[in-house]
Amino acid sequence: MAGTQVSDEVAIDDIDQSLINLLREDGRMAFTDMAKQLSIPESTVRYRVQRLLQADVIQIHARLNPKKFAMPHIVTMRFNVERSHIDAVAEALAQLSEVQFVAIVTGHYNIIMDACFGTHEDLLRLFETIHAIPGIIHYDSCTALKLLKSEYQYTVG
Amino acid sequence: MAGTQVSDEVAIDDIDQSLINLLREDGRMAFTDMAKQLSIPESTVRYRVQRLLQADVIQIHARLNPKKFAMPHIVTMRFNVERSHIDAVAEALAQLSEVQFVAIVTGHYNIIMDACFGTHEDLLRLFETIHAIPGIIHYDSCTALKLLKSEYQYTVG
DNA sequence: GAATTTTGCTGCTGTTTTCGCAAATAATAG
DNA sequence: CTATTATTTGCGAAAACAGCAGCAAAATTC
Repeated sequence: MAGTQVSDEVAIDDIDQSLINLLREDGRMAFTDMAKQLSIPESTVRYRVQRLLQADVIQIHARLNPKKFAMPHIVTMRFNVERSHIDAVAEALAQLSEVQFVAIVTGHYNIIMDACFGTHEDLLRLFETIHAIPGIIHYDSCTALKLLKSEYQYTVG
Repeated sequence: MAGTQVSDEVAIDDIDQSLINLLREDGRMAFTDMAKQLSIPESTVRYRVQRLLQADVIQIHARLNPKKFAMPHIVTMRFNVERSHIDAVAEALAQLSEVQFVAIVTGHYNIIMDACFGTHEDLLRLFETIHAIPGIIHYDSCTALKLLKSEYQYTVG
């Protein structure tokens, strides 16, 4: 799992970009709609979109609006890790299912992580799991009290 | 815009939950498919999904896989803000289009924020915008060197 | 540089899906 | 209990889709 960074990059041309932008607004837009808007045949749209999906350049799925729920608990943690363990720790964290975001970063802390879960028991379990990962020198965590925005929609172009 | 937290919550029953879970795996799944899987009529599925979308409980859209690109620059910032300005600053940050995530949190810092952009000029502009927001006492930022995971898929149930 | 394979694009056709409507049913309020 | 509103459901017309096949361009092989 996880690992190789900006490895398998893909060439995205203007058409792909337009398709992506349309699908970013409405993931269920009909192929024929997109075709009309871009003045290209529907079969081409279908071919391109399928290719983008297959190559895992995009995924199309429903996202829950966390504001419409008893908000799940969201926690951010920052880790200071022994240099030689950075990758291993980051990968270990990334494999935990409650973990939503992991990155290796500049600065005093080496790794940042966001996680979200339903109950405090889950959080406790998360801490226990983290304590079992070797190489972590120090970490701190803080809990979200109010979520203002949570999009995580990377743009292209 | 923004603001009222866990305000307008919505009641989600088992059917909604099943539909959401199906759409989380494949946002383009046909209504008839879901109907078959749940053994309910297609028109009901359609009614429910439309309602979920309209009530903004879910959104369906394409997400770019950042690993397949020249990764956009990702920056995390933490802000220490005058108590009376916390909400205002958070809302101001949330309105910036490059900003992906904003939350008010426990701990020494009051607000955390993630943003992502294509070029360093964009980052510079972001900093200028931030400097113009009143109430910020102190902040620090760090840049992602390697992105391990970025899901932000909140689960239900 | 010719032949062959791969890759990408497009039109076509039968099949499936969606859509729009309206009746039936259930839930809620007065 | 009745009026009102919300939800479910079936049905037929219209639209969208899947799959294939044909073609052209690009890449690869010989």
